[in-house]
Amino acid sequence: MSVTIHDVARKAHVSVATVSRALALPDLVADATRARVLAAAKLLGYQPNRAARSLITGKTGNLGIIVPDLGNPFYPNILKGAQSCAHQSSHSVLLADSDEDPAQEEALVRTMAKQVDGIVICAPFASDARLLKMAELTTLVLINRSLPGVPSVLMDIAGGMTQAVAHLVSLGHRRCAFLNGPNIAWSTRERRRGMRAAAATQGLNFIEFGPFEPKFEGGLEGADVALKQNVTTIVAFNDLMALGVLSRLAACGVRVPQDVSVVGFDDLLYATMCAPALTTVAMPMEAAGSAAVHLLLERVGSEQPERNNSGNRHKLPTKLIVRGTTAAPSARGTKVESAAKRVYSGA
Amino acid sequence: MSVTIHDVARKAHVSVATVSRALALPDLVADATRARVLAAAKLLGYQPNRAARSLITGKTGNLGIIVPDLGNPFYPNILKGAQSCAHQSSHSVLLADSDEDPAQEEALVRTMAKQVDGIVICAPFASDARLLKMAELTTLVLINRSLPGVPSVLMDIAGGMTQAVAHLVSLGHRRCAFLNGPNIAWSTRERRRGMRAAAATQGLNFIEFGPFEPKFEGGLEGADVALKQNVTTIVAFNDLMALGVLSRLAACGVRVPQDVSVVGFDDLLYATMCAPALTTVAMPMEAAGSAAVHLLLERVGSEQPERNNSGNRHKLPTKLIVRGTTAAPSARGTKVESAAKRVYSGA
DNA sequence: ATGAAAGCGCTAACAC
DNA sequence: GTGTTAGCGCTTTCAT
Repeated sequence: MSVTIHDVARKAHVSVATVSRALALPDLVADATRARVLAAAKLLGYQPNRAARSLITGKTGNLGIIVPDLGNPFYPNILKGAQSCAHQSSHSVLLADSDEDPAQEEALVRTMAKQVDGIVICAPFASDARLLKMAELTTLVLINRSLPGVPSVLMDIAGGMTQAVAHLVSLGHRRCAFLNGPNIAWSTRERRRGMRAAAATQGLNFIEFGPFEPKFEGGLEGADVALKQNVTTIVAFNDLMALGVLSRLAACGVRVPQDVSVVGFDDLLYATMCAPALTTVAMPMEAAGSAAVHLLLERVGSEQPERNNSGNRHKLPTKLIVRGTTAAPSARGTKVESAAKRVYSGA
Repeated sequence: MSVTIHDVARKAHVSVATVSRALALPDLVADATRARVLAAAKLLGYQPNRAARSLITGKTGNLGIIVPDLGNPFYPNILKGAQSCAHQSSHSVLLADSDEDPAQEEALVRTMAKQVDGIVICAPFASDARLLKMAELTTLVLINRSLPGVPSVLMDIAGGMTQAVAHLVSLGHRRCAFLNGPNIAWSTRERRRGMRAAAATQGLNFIEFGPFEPKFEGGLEGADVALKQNVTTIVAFNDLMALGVLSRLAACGVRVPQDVSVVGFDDLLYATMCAPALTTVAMPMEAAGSAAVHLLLERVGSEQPERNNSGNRHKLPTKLIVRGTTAAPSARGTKVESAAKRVYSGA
């Protein structure tokens, strides 16, 4: 069908072994020979058959990446980073979507395991135990999930939270609502912990609400609940939720940032596109994808099943991006109070 | 390393050939034997090595999909549809990002060609000639690009435009600005054609502007230009651009939809999340991804290089989603005029 | 209905 | 420095 190593060998008047070497270990063949082989290969447009190579080396040159939901705008940039990094190391990436289903996640790992050298799972939904089981099937790297024994790429959420709280406190906010994400999620626990620590350290008074769905709709709900408490600022679990908060606030006649400040997490593309633009803690998504692939490649390359733990956990820095949804609180909370009353008078 | 067909054969007391048959062509083996083989396979957790199979069958069970930019919110849902459809036919999908570079696109096809059964390219940037050349390397299916001889999945843009124009006309709009996307893009030509036809048919007076970058920034620019012309409505190339228009309009004190109506294209997630929510022509992105994979699998399955042309072009329906950015124009364009003057008085 | 055996294209010992 | 050769795990004739 296609041009094989034999064709190249014949054309270059050498054996197939020499062709193979000239391509893979150039130092082992004489310069003249190598030149001849390379010329022949290029002339014929030879591309090694990866299946054949894989059969013998045991490596596929493929990496798997599993995301919970391709429709969630949080993941594409992770994919972008992962894809780009993999490509640089001439690896291909197999994409799969688990539909936020732990069982599906495991099934995907099981299927993929045979055809990849390793798998990156983004924000896995599976339990620790299941994840550990999957880790036996192939080399695993996690993004946004910490699990002893499995290397992972995390983002410095606590650090981001500290920056956000510092920003709000410096603006003069004292009463803050914090909207939680789903209880099962690692990132919810992480944010909560960060919030508690930062608030305690910096003397911010805050009330927790939730869990809410980490989506626009969750923000709608969250805003309703928070409005009742007459807070001057709302910190949302993520940007999607913050966008929902913004929308509900606008609908209730609460002005942002004059009446209430809003802070999100992630720094999605949309954060810059709404009016006012969202103040948010930027997550290094592309970097995370890239770091995860790096980690994977590193482990795959050097056959070391158990490495020292220090290299197992990458924590990437986050950064507060101040935009238009945060400002000093107005002297008194009257506006918010009346708006909240208005909303709930009928309910 | 792993469990092979030999292990299963030994366990089931049959030859490897029988195992192979029991799994692939169940009718060719006796019921009892098949049962024994299946049991052994399951017991050992046997998973056929796809590389080995691929080597002999010539099929990889992989599909490639190339998008111009993973960071663009238009593509993830196409990926979702493609991935899900491929998965249903037990194919894997190899993802690549061309960075909107025609050369990269071609390079990716060349690299992928060997390890996939076919490739879907979304909104390709390469020229017709180059695309045709790529089509010789592997089975190709295009999304959002029409090219004689290469099967493609398109969206009914003209139909969507007709709906949008009908909506605007019925609202009473007579002066419309239409913001074009990049001139090279197939979808720009398609929209322009649709707009001209719909406007002519329905008697809408419109002015074309652009090309603009099909992003938020392009919308910022576009709004500036359109405002000068004192139109009552703006139709943007896509949602990203429409969001930019919205933002600039808000910044200029032009109220939407009271002063100016805005219509986008795509129906991105964000279209529902801005305030007011965007009226837009929804593109069936997930369906397109799925349709493209279907087409690919169909062609790959039945080795027919040249099929009758009728099956080569799928046009998917689009639908206008009316939300908050469109309304009847105010009696007089005064407001817009003064706002536009304000903006440009200094420039 | 089942088994034996010949490769698919490539790499990795092992010879020379 | 280069060639020969034995498989990698699987499917598929060809016998039986």
